[in-house]
Amino acid sequence: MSQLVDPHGEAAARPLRADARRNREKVLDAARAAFAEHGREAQMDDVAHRAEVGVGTVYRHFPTKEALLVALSQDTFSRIADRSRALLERDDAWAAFVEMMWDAGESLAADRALTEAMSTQLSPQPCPGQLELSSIASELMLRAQAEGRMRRDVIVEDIPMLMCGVGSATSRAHPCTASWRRHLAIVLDGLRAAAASGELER
Amino acid sequence: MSQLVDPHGEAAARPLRADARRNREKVLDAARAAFAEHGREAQMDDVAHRAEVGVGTVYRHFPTKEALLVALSQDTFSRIADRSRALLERDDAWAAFVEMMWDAGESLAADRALTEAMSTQLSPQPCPGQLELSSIASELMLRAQAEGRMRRDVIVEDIPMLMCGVGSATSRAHPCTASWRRHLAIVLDGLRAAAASGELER
Amino acid sequence: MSQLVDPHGEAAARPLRADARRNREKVLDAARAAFAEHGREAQMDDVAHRAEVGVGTVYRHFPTKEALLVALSQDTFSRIADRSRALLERDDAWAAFVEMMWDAGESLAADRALTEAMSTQLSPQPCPGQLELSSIASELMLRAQAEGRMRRDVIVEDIPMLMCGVGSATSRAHPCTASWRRHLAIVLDGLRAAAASGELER
Amino acid sequence: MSQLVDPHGEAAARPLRADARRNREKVLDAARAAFAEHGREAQMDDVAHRAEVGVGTVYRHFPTKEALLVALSQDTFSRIADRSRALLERDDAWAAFVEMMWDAGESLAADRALTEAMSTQLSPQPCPGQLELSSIASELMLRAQAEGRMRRDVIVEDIPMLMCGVGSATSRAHPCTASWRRHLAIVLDGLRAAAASGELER
DNA sequence: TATGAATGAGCATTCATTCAT
DNA sequence: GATGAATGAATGCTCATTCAT
Repeated sequence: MSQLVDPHGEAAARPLRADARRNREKVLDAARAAFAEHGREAQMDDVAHRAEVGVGTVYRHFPTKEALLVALSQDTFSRIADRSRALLERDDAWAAFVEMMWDAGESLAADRALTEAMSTQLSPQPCPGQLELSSIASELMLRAQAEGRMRRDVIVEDIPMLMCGVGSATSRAHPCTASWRRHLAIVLDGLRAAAASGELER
Repeated sequence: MSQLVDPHGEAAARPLRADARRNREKVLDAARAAFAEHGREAQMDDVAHRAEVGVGTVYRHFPTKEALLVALSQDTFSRIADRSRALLERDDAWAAFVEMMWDAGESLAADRALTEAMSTQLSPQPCPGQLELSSIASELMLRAQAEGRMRRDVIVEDIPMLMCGVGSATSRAHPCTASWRRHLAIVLDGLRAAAASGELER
Repeated sequence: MSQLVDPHGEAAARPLRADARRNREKVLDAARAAFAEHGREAQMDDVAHRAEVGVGTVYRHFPTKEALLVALSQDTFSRIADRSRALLERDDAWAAFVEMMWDAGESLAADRALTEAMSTQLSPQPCPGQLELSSIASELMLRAQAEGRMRRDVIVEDIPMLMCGVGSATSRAHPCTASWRRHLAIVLDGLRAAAASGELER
Repeated sequence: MSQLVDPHGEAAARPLRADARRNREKVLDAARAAFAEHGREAQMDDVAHRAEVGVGTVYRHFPTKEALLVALSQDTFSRIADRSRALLERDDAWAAFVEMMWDAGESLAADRALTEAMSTQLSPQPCPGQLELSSIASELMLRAQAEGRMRRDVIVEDIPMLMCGVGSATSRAHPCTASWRRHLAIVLDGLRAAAASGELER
């Protein structure tokens, strides 16, 4: 579930008043739309406008544009993590891993800013959602490698990097917005056990 | 060959005075450094400063920041194309293709702005360098596919997309700047004939 | 009546907050002073400074220097029109017309930018104030001509042209700033019925 | 005859080399065209370009844009004075005066910059051409007043002011560029002896 | 607490003038 | 002398952030 991080970083902030939470949600949605459309260039005024809220309100919830961007990506990671957790139950780890990648790709493709955020390494340290995502990916990868389906020379750290690349393919090629799917398909094929060519060892 | 475009777009302008050409080169180098470091955000004043030149000089050679960015990426594409031409002589097409990819990766990794340019499709229509690069890649791919080394379901258009992804992996991961090499290695393995899983057909 | 145009051109915008309106007025006054003194060359920073306001505030109210200039002249025309309306009640149309001209001259003399605006035909189409001014002048002229006091070969369109000339006499002659009065006096004498020499018919 | 003022203000400069004089003339012509079209806003580079000369050459002849503007208006005044001298021979002083005014109007109408120059009182002290023009006007006026054709309350100083007004009417009214003729006609009628209404005495 | 007006550092670009070739 | 490349101060405008209402 999308976690509610309070603006000042105190753990377990008092739960915002109902209307305040509603506003926070409106801002987050507006921000997602604005940043998805224009990337980091999107303007705070635009976010406020889309949220039908004054700029001041945006700043009440997020002290900085940067902070808003971070909150946004954290929120997205959390959502992906939420959906991915269930995949751990699957028997076929490789299939589960693949599904997780496609799901993440979908999110990335929908949100230009997220990719930018990932490639700029926005947050100094990974947020909870990212951490959970990592641990899920890690387990699935271990099992898929044990299954003999995934090559043994890839590591968890490779995954965000690869996804970041997939995401950046989105903005390109206006006509064929689905091009990221081709990208991911190729990457996944490159991750199969059969694909290992020793190149990675170099 | 790194092309000399005159500021007004006339083909084959009179060859700039020696010092002017030197300055143009200094500006281009400075711009490459500045944009590589800060991406499109880099400031014209910074470019001028690094080139040890007044802003006016930058503008004399490139009428617009945008134009400078375009010239820069065109120049880079031309350089890559220049180096790649020789690869057409090779017997082993797949090996030649792989080498071309590593070479391009190197350039991309060194220039953050180039990746941004590629993913934003800066120039409306591809520049000469891009076109030549495409045709070289196209021929190598055809031959590699005939050799049975490259999967048959990839097309030339996939290449810039994939490279763009590789490039975007560069900015990430401060400690391990070489991470793009892992990325490319995996992608290349995904492009082998053996890797084709039918996924791409979807 | 000095009209309140909202920054985005929507008719009848919500009435600005009290302080905002005060600021808008301060900006307008400052702009009038700055442009009166330096003409169109006056700088936005100077306007802001005189208004004791940040540049941003100036731009909040007027999206463009051009827009500010337009607003300014519209405002002035409105003021003149406001004062002139009453003249329609007068019995002596020629006297009323003359008074209107002196009043307009006074405004023109005080505002170098207004004259420049008139002679460059700043706004593509005349603003409401100009239109009303025209209709007032038109009626007074018709009646004055019927009275046999004004020559019959002048038309309304001549008036702004003549006033523009009078205005341009202002900047000249530092010592004798009142020289525009001599100019207008002569022009008015030239407009009398007695003055008609047939020259205009040429 | 258009007088040749040397760039550094020394009286009786050594007569420029033939090609230098030719260049000076080319620059002056180019400047007249450029300033006539764009007013003072015209750019030095444009002047140089029109003259088919480097900017450096422009600056060799005129140390400053301002100086070029001054030289230009001086040249124009000289030309008008040259043509007006002959009018002193006429018997009908009023007619001669009128003709002089129409001639000056023609020059003013053709040169937007000249009017601007006059209304900004460019040169601190009047140039030779202006002085001669003044003395010619002065004599014609005296005689016309003696003839009983011109009102007695106008003075020479009124003339440039009035002409400046006429000139400023030029830029206005795109369709009817000839509007300045109506302006001048009215002014001239206002200058007739019959027109004097005592208004000027105020 | 929400609002949106105010702020002003920051940035791209222009253009008169200088100076190396 | 002529050329035109170089210079850099100046200027219009933007936008993240603050603060009075």
